[in-house]
Amino acid sequence: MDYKFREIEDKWQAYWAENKSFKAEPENEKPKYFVLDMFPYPSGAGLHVGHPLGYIASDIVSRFKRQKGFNVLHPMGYDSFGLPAEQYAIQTGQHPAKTTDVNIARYREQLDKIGFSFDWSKEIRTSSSDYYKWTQWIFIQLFNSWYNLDSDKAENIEELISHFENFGTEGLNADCEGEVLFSAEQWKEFNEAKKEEVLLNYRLSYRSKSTVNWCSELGTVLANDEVKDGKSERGGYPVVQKEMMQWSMRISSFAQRLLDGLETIDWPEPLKESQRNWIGRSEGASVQFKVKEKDLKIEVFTTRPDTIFGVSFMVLAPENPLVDIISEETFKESINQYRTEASKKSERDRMADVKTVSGQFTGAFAIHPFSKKEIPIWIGDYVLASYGTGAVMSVPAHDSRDWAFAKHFDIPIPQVVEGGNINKEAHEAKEGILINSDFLNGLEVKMAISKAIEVIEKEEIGKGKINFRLRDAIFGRQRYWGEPIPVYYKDGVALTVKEEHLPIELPEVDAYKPTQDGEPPLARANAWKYNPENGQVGTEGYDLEWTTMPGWAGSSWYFLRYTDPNNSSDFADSKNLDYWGNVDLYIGGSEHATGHLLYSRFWNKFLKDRGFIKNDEPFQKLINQGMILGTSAIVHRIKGKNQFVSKSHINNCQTTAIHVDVSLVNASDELDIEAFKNWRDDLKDAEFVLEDGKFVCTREVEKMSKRWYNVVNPDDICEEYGADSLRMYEMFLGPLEQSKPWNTAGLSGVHGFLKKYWRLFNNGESIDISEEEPSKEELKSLHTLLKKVNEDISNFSFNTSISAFMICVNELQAASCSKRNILEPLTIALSPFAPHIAEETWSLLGHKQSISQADFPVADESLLVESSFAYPVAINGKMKLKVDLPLSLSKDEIQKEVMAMEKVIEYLAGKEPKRVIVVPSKIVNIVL
RNA sequence: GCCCUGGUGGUGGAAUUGGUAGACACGCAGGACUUAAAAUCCUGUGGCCUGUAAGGCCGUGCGGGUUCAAGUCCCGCCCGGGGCACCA
Repeated sequence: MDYKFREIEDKWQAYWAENKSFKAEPENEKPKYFVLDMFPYPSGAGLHVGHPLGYIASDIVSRFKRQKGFNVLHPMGYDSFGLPAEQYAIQTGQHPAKTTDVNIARYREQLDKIGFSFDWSKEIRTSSSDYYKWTQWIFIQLFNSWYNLDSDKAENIEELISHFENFGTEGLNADCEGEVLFSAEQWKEFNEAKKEEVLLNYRLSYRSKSTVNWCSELGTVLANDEVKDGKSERGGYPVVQKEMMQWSMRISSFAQRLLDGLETIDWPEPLKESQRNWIGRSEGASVQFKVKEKDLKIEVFTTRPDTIFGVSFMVLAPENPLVDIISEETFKESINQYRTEASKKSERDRMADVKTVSGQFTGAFAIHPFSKKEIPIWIGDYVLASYGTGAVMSVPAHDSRDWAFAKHFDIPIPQVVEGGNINKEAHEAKEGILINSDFLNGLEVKMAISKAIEVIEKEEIGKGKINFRLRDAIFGRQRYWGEPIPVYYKDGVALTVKEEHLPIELPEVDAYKPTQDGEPPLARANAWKYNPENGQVGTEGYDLEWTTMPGWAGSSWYFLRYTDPNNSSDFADSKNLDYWGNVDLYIGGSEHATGHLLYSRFWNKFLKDRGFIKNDEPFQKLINQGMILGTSAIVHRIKGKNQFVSKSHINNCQTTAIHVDVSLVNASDELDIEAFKNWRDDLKDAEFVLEDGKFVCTREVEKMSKRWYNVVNPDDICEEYGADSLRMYEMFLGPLEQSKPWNTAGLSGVHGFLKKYWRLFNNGESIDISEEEPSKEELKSLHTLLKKVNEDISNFSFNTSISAFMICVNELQAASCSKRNILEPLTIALSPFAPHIAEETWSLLGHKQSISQADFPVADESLLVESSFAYPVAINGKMKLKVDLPLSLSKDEIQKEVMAMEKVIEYLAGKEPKRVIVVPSKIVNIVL
C-alpha cells in the first residue's frame, strides 16, 4: 500500500469541512485558548510558500492545544482594504471590490489545500460593510471621547462638556492641543461652531494640520516608501513636504500606558524595544527663551537642562511657523530659499544625512534666560518640526549635531562639563563636573540636571517635563479603497454620522484616482451627501468627508470581531468578548512592530477605558515568524550580445545579470536551455557558452517576489509532495523566528520521512498492526520523542521536534515495530504537524472519531532514566576519549576511575595533573 | 544616520544556555536489490597531515580578552537582513 497523499488529503479536508471539526463556541467545561494569525492582505499574486509559515506554526499549536483539552479559537480573515487593489483599479478601471473578491477566493483555495484547522465560520473581511460599520463606530467613539489626565483614562466627551458648563476650564486636567482658558459663562456664550472648535482640541479623533509628502503631478499624498530622493517612485515627479488639514488620532495620550503595558506581555524583547524607542520617552525640561525686541518666546525641550550655560545658538526647524515672525527682512530671501530646499527632503533623508551640515541665520536673537546674553537664532534641517517643539537650544560642546553645526558656521563652543576634547568632538557623556555654569558649577551632571530644573521652575522660565517621541497618528488618507470616515460638515463644523445610520458605504465613483484639483477620489462621487434626519446618503444633505481611513484602522480591532463576527447590533457580544478575552498567542511578522501592533494596543486600551472590553492588552504572547527567502536563479549575458555564459566563464567577460524563472533551473543550478528559449520572445535566438556540456546559473538568496521570478507556489508543492510534506518541511527548515532560504530539493527529506512512517503501518501489501506489548527500547524511543515534542511545541521549536520524529521513526523502522501501543501515541503526537496522514493512520488503527479529539500523550519520564553516562574525558579542555560510568558515582569516585584508565595514564606520560575537574553527568577535564 | 537582528561543513540547520561542535536532513560518493530505471535499504561524508590504520593539528565572520573549559561571556571591528510614522 503506497502513501497516496492526494487521496488522503482530499478525504480529510472534506471531512473536517463537513463535520465543522474546528468550530469553536464559548463553553464552560474547557479552558479557552485564542490563537491568532496576522490576517493577510489578499494580493493578486496569491500565496507563496513564505505566507503559510506562521499559519502552519499557529495551526500546530491550535491542534496541540485542542488535544491538551483546550477550547481553541483559531480564526482567519482578510485585511482587504489597501493600496495595491486601488492601484490596480486606477490602471484598469476595475472596481477594487471585484479584484479583492477574486483574490480572496484564490487565497481561500490555497489555504484550504494546506489543511489548516481554521474555524471558517468566523471569517471576516475588513472591506465588507458589515465589518467596517463597526470600524466606523469605533471612530465615532474616539471622536466622542477625551483624555482625562486625573483618572488617566479616556472618557465620554459628555463629561467634558458638563465640566465646561459647570466650571469652564477651571480644575480641568485634560490632554489637549493648544489649550484655551475660559469660564463656564464664556462656554455658554460660545456658538455651536466655537464649541466644536474647542472640543476638537480634546477629542481623541480630531482634525489638525500635519505634514505629508505631496506630489502635485500625481495629485496625491505618498508614503515615505513611495518617495526616492525627493521624487515619486512612480513617474519620478517631484515630491514636497506640505501641510494639510488631516484627521488624526490622539495616541500620544496613551504613550505612558503603552510603555508600561509592555512589562505585562510576553513578546520578543527586540519587538518591545522597538516599541519603546518608537514611544521614545525622555525626561528633561522645557525652557522658554525670549526673542530679543519681540514679545515672543521660543519653547524648547531638552534632556540636558544642566548644559543650559553652554547654549551658544538656537536652531528652529525650517517649517517652524515662528520663522516667519522672527526673521529679519534682509535674511528673508535666503531663508525662503533654504526652506524650499528643505521641503524637498524627506524626514528620513534629513535624519540619515549627518555629514552635510546646512542652515541659515534668521537675523534674530534670543536672550539667554540666565546669562541674558544674546544668542543667534538659526534654522537648520537637522531639527525636525515633528519632534518636541521644533526648536532646540544648541549646546555645541555637548551635542554632536550642534557641534558639527557650530564648527561649520564658526559659532563659539563654550564647554560647561569637564572632560573630552571639544576641539575634536562634542563631549556627550552624561557624566563629569559642571564648569562655567554659575549656580551649577561643581555639580555632577546628574545633580546638575535636577538643580537646573529646580531653578528653571523657580524662575518660571520653564519646567521639568517628560517628552515622548510618539506623535499622534494621522488617520486620513487621500484614497478610495478604505473605510469612509463617518463625518459630515455642517456649516464647516465636523460632525459624526449618527450611529444608527452606519455603515456609511463607499460611494460609486467614475475613477479611483484623485480629481483634477488634487482632491481625494471620494470627491468624484455624485451622491456623497448625508441627511442626518433619515440617514440617507445621496445628493441631498451635508457634505460627507472625502478622505478614508488608513490600512491600520480595520486591523486594529479585528481580533475582537472574531469572537462574534456576524453580530449586527454590536461590534461583538460582551459574553463572547469576555469568554475569549485577549489573544493567547499571536503569530506574525516583525515588520508590524511599530505600526499595527502599537495601534491595536492603543484601540484596545481605549475600548477598555470606555468599558467595551475587559483586557488592557490585546495580545498576551506574540511570536514573530521569519521570512522565507527565495533562491533566485541568475544567468549572465555578455554585454551587447544575445549570448549567455555559464557560471565558470563569468569572470572572463563583461556580463549583465538577468533573473530567470526558478522553475527553469534544476537543483544542481543547471538551466533547461530549451525552456529558457521559449520563456521570452527575445531569447529565441540566444546563444550559450557551456561548461562540461551544461549551462550553470548562479544563485542569489533574496526576498521572494514576482519581480525576481523566485516565487514558489504552495499549490505546486501540495500537488507534488502533499500538504503534510509542505507543513513538515516549512517547520523543518529552521527556527520559526529566523529568516531562511527556501529550497524545494530539501523537501524529499520530510516526504521520505512520511513514507517511512506510513510503512510502519503496513507490510508492503496490507495493513498490519501488531497487538504485542512493546519492548523497553521501543518504549524508550517513543517516550523520548513525546518528551521532546511536548517541550518543543511549548517553546515553538518545531524544527527540532521534527528531527525527533525522524529519529524515532528511524529507530522503530530498524526494529520493524508495528505495535499498536507505540503507533497510536506516535500518531497523535504527529497529528498537529501532519494532520492528514495522521487522521488516515488513526482510522486504520480502527478509530471512528477524528484524531483532533484524541488526548495528547504525555511522556513517562521513568522510562527514560539512564543508569550510566558516557563521560567525555578532556585533557586541557580537548576531548580525548569517552568512558562509560554509572551515574551513581560521586565526584571523587569518577576521578579515581578516570585517573586509573590505561589511556589516561598514557596521556599523562608520568606528569602530575595540575587540576582535575569533574562535573557529574557532564564532563571530566584534566589540566596538565 | 539611528534602532533591532543574524553570521557554525558544499547546503538548511543542531548544540540541555559556559561542559563531547556539526544532531536531523539535503547534496555528494560508494554499495545492495533490478535486464534497466524508479522506489527502498546499507556504508561513508568539516578541513588538513601521515601510503592505510592508529594518531595528530586546525576549525563556529575577523582581532583581542576572561575561564580548567567559549559557537555560547566581555571589548573592538567586518559583512548580511529587517524597521524608521501614508506598503501591508
